Amino acid sequence: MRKSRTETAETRKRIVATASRVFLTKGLAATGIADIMVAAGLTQGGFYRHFGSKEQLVAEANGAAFGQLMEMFESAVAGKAPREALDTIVSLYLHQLQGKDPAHLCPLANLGSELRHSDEQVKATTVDGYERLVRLVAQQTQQLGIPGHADVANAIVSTLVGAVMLSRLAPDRGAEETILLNAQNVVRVLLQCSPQANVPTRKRRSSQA
Amino acid sequence: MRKSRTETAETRKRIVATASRVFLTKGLAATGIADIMVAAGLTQGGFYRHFGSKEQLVAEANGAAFGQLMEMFESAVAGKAPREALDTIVSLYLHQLQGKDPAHLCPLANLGSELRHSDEQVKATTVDGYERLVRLVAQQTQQLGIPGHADVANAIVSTLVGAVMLSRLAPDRGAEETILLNAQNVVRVLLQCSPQANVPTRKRRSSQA
DNA sequence: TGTACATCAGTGAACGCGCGTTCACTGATGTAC
DNA sequence: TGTACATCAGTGAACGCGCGTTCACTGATGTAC
Repeated sequence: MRKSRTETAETRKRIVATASRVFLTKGLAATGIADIMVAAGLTQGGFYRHFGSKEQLVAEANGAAFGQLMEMFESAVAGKAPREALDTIVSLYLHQLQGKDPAHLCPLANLGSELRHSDEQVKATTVDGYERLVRLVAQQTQQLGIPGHADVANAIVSTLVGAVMLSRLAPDRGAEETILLNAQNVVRVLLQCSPQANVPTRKRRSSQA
Repeated sequence: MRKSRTETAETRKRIVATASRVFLTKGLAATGIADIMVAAGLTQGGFYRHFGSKEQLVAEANGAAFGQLMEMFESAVAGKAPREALDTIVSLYLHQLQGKDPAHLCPLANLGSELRHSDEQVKATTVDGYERLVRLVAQQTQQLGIPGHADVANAIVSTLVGAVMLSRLAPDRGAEETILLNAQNVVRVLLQCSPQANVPTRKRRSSQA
């Protein structure tokens, strides 16, 4: 039953992609190796031909999820003016659920607290994904000439992630929409009143590592 | 070895309080019944004299955590002018980690994605806690005469929760501080430029249930 | 108030299930000559 | 190019550990008379 090199590589990719979707919707702890392998059309035993452990798959799936998300953002934003680009990112991020495709769910908002208790490898991919997201937003705020653009981008991401996470906990569609709409307004206000006047309390730090 | 009624009640409270702390720091799935009972100075077997299941304890511990958090906020805010009260809430919420006491950690920011996959009972306490938090903030924004005060409060909470959750994932202290400081600035901007002018896209909804 | 009995909080051990991981096996692919 | 052998992706079953839950037991508390 040995498979060709290209088939093997495709199988591996399929497992990662499947895992990414299942993890994002069901959570890390609640998803077993068997769940993923069956969903990928394989049996449990084959797993360890491709990965050394569940944690390794979590790390790769997490990286893949961020990759897909960023790819979607970057292609949606391509060629747009910064203000329009920002609006697009915000809107796409906030409505990641509506488009029922789990491929566009953000690990930060959907797995945040679980990622915190994972191993170093997983945390590293999470930090990397987070920084990529902040950087993408910062590109737009910079082009808009917003003072302290990196900090504004950092703040926007916090608001987006928090809003999506909370909207997932909302008891009904109305509460969900309220949270998302209000987050959108926060970004709007943040861009209108650029925060040059609110640096008084302490020295600021750049959000770039 | 039977204990008196008052002792029994105290034991139960102690288990809930202990569970609340351990859950908030280690996460739900990673915390076993035995961990909690030992930390409370008891043995595993006694658990089911007090609770019907782990999920029931999670629900009660979650409710207790919100209770402690709100109590702290309310006593810290007592008698303060709304603006100062808001600053206090924001600052206390954002620095819940620094004061190393797990009693003041917010379940939303620390367990968000795990709570989502819990049973109805747990989700109910979560929604209740969330709404209490929004209401507390809304009391201040209302007294400040901010137009759309409920929506502003809703937005503030999203930002606070997102920032704390992300700061927990931050790779170093600098990144952590950046996230928290920027969130604080968001609130400042939100209050300065009250968002009366940004209702254009769609009809708004109240965040109150 | 005192006595006899029922109750039940807490103990320590065991049960049983799920899940990550391992393993012997199969047969198609890859490779050496 | 063809042949013989090694490799290894995938299977299906089993292992073993952890954890939620159950249970027999103990002895102090609560209660009935």
